[in-house]
Amino acid sequence: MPSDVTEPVDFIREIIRDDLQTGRFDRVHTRFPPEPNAYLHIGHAQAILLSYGIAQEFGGKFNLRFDDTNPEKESLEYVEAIKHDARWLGADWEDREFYASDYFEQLYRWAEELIRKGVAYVCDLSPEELSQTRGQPIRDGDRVITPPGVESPYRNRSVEKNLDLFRRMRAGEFPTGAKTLRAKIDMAHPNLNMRDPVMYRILHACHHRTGDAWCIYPSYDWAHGQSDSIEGITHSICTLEFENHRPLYDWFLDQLGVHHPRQIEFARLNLTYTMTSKRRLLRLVQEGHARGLDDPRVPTIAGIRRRGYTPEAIADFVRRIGVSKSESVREIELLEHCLRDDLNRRAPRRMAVLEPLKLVITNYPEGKVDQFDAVNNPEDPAYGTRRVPFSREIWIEREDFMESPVSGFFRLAPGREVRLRYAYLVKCVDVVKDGSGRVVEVRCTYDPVTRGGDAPDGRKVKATLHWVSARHAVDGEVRLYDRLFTVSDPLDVPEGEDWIANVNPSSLVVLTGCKLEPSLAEVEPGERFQFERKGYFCVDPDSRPGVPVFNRTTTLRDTWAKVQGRA
RNA sequence: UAGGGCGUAGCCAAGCGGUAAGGCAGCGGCCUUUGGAGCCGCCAUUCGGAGGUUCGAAUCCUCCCGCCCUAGCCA
Repeated sequence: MPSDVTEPVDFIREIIRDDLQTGRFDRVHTRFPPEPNAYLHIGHAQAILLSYGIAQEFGGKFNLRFDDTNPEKESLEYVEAIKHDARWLGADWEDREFYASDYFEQLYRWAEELIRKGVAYVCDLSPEELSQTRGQPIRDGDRVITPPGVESPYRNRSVEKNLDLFRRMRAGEFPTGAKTLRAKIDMAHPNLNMRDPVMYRILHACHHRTGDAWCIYPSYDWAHGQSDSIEGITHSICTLEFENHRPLYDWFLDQLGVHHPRQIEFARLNLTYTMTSKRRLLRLVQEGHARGLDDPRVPTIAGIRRRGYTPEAIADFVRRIGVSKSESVREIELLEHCLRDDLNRRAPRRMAVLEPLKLVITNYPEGKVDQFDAVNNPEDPAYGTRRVPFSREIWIEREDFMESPVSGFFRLAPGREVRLRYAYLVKCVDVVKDGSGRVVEVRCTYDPVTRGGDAPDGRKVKATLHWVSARHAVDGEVRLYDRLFTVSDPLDVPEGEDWIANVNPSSLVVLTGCKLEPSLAEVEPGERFQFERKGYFCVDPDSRPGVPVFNRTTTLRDTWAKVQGRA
């Protein structure tokens, strides 16, 4: 992380600093509370790193807590995946891995307490009835009116009756959905969340942690704030949509008279060319636009990791975007900038020819092999050098040769001299074509005195090409990824049309028979490299011995491509 | 409609009554054995709009406009 940038002081850190100063809290304890019902995505990364980072900065603690209050949607598989991803991102919750389900008994006792206080009651209304009596908006001509809610006929049952019914709910005497426990607050409250919200519902379902111990489950609203309280959380950082719920959480905590964390809401992360909705991601996979939820094009943490992104780049990105309450869409270019910034400093360089074209050096002795020292990372001498073999026949990138060069193209062309990186200056003297007129071989002469790449007479060339010796090359597969969508807002479609139309048909191009320098023969999944002049690449788990598979993480900034794009 | 929230450059974002930071993107140039990296320069007379207070307003007040959230026994 660049040390020349001072840490941003956002409104959240300001509030916390204030709380510490005024004595509202004398310590900082945050948490990340995912529901184990999906994989983490880039948006979660910000939430985790924000809460974890704040705990670190203030010398406090950070918890991981699974809000597992809905057994129908949650599973152990997601728990494990989330832990893995959160750890990969760099978060450390030490031994503080918690579950809302750990608190079911306590939550139950507190519910009875509220019943005894006369501020909670068992209600027999059906979901439809409940929704109608909560005060649904009514259209009145061209206006819409939100009427006050209607009190449930069961609202004034006695404490004894409520206690008895609630205990029988727990005992399993009633079918799923038959009754709820509701907080008795105010059916006319302008905040709909305060209109006697549901605290418990009956759900005869097996929970991934508590099994069949329960058939009533706390609602998120009832479980969440108390879970934070139990854990001694001081600052509950969450996204904007929970702002409306804060008064309810406050109400529960005050009724119970327990430790009262402060909730602070921020705007969730949105990224251009990206969507994170679980439902839509699943559809992309089901319809074959992505190969799985860990496809390198998908913005899940698993996908991003497989693509070759580094946790450091993500952390840098999160730090740079900061936090605010205004809903915004970040440009993916900033994330890519952070990625390149990190990879440029850390990725070892290699030469790889993705779309090979044979180049024969006619005056180079058959059978002779030169060895050149190549720099592993010009940004850091500590990476050292490696030997790269050179011989009479080499592969160069097909796009580095043009038989009739357009203006602005200064790579190889008939009669032109270019440098082969670390090797020699070569001049194109002939072109060999097949029957259809396609160039299949370029013939050059080399200048032996330019060994290493510099001409003693001081003459300059305008281009340096990467290359791989043909007889030493390793064959590999390279998967070229591009944005999954062709437009910055994937959901922006004409009225009545399907957003699937925005999927980029060429978001994946698979190249086989790529020619890699010999040092790339033995690589481990997850290893990252810069292929000089082509971009950053990461070894995919699909690699097999002798046949490495690389994912293109991102291209290098390419001014030539930009010039071409303008033409 | 009610309640809650948000409007500063193409995208973000600092700013907290004293005269618009910074990043990304873009555009020029330098340098270069990666058309990479790096370096230099340019990029808001104005802060959603209109009034008002003030010597002075993006900052304070009033009104207006726009966008988002909630109206699950999801989280």
